[in-house]
Amino acid sequence: MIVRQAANVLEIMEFFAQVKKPATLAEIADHFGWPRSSTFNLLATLSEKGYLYEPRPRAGFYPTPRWLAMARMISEVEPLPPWTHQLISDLSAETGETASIVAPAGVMAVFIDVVESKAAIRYFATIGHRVPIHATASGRALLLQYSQEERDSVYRKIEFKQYGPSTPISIEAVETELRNSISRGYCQSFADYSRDLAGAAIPLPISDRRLSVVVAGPEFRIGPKVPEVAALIARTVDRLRPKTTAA
Amino acid sequence: MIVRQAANVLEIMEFFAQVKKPATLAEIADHFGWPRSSTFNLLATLSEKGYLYEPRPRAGFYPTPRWLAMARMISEVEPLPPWTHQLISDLSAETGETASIVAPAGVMAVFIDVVESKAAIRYFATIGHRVPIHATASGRALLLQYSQEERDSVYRKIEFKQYGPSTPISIEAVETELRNSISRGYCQSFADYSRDLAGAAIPLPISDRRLSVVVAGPEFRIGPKVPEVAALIARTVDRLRPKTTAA
DNA sequence: GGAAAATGTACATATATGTGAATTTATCTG
DNA sequence: CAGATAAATTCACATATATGTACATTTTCC
Repeated sequence: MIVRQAANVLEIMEFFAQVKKPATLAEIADHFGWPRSSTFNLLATLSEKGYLYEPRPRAGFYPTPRWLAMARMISEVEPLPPWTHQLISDLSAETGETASIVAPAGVMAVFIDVVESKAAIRYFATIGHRVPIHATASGRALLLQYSQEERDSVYRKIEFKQYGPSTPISIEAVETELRNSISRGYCQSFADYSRDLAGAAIPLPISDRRLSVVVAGPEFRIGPKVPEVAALIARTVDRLRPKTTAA
Repeated sequence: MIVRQAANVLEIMEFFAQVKKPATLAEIADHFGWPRSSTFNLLATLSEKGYLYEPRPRAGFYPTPRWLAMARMISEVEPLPPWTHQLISDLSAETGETASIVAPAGVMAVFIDVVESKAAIRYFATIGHRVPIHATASGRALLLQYSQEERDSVYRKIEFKQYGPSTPISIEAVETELRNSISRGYCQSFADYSRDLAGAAIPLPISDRRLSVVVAGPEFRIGPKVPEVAALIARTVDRLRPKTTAA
């Protein structure tokens, strides 16, 4: 069950991240199609907690820097080492596609860092974006780092759906694809989950964290180049990853 | 009316900002005294929206960097000029007390930047902290920047409460205190709102924003020095504020 | 290796909560 | 400066929603 008012808080935050200016109660209510009274309650709650204020009289609400202060405190723990951002930055620059660092979240894989392609037609992903762990190159690069028991535990929770023609729709299909990935030396996906999207990924274990790097873009553009993109990813990781032990 | 589940989202965020490590459903539920089932729904909602993930299998949830990404987008708009942080940083260093930048939010004043005193006994304030605009030095330094009509509009919404012995409990009392502040050259408060707390504040208009700076601490320590602290604030603002026009 | 304890998940139901309509307050407009 | 229009608040009630209970799964400990 989705908790509506919890989701609404996030919606409001994203709304402000997008419009980047104060908004009045009426504007917010209209934007989301929420009743004024409900919007009033929600804004009052956020204000009371110190997350919204009114920068100028009658010019509406805007988030306080408390969001930032909290987010900083949360993110200063186990930050990704700086070279991982360099990694996807370089990969995106060299391939012209979107590159990301991905982490597990149950049956899903979450994008925890993203450098977007600058192309007009591109894979549009943001930090926090989630995709099925079994039906994507990035996700399978995570699964490769699991033990058989851990994978089985994940499989039990997966709802296998035919997202595209090549989506693996059974445990055996996923396991086969994982075996192929190992012999191939990298993970790939051709519209397994998102239409027209292809990508290459490799596992990226960092200390005891199980991450992966992925480069993805429109099938017609990246498709034929997937093997070389995969090789490029591997080379770039080799170049940037600190050599001293497993850092 | 307070929207409980909206507040809970903020509570969870603050919980993670504090403990700074992943937490399982059970831990979170126990910490807040929430039912497991409700906690489950809330965590599922936050995960689905891309704000929580599971860094390690079975090690619980932690916020994704999406919080930070959003907070950054929100805060890159009209950031405070860097010299204001320098200002409160210097003030806190020189006085040994907590210094803050404050902005209006209806009948309240919100702390939008804070440098805390390092003393064991100190004014504990965080970004987002709110105090009544009429019963605090920082708040009155904001009110001084309002027109009479704007102030009247605020007064109508204030619930006058006797927070302490010297709290102004009528419009006239507030207006009198404002007049005194003008002739005195700064705003002050001696436990008007918080017990044992005293402070000095002055208005800090920046472009068209109405802000104030305040230095506050325990009455026994800062009380006798309020006039000199106020003078120090004024001098420091003069020193740091860019001279070119009204920046 | 097997039983017990802890944790995570699903669902029906009573109740806390969101909302429509009414009221008050602010802002335009001629 | 009225009178009109729009926005912000309040409040009582019906309903969407949080939770108690039951079940499944995983982990711990002997």
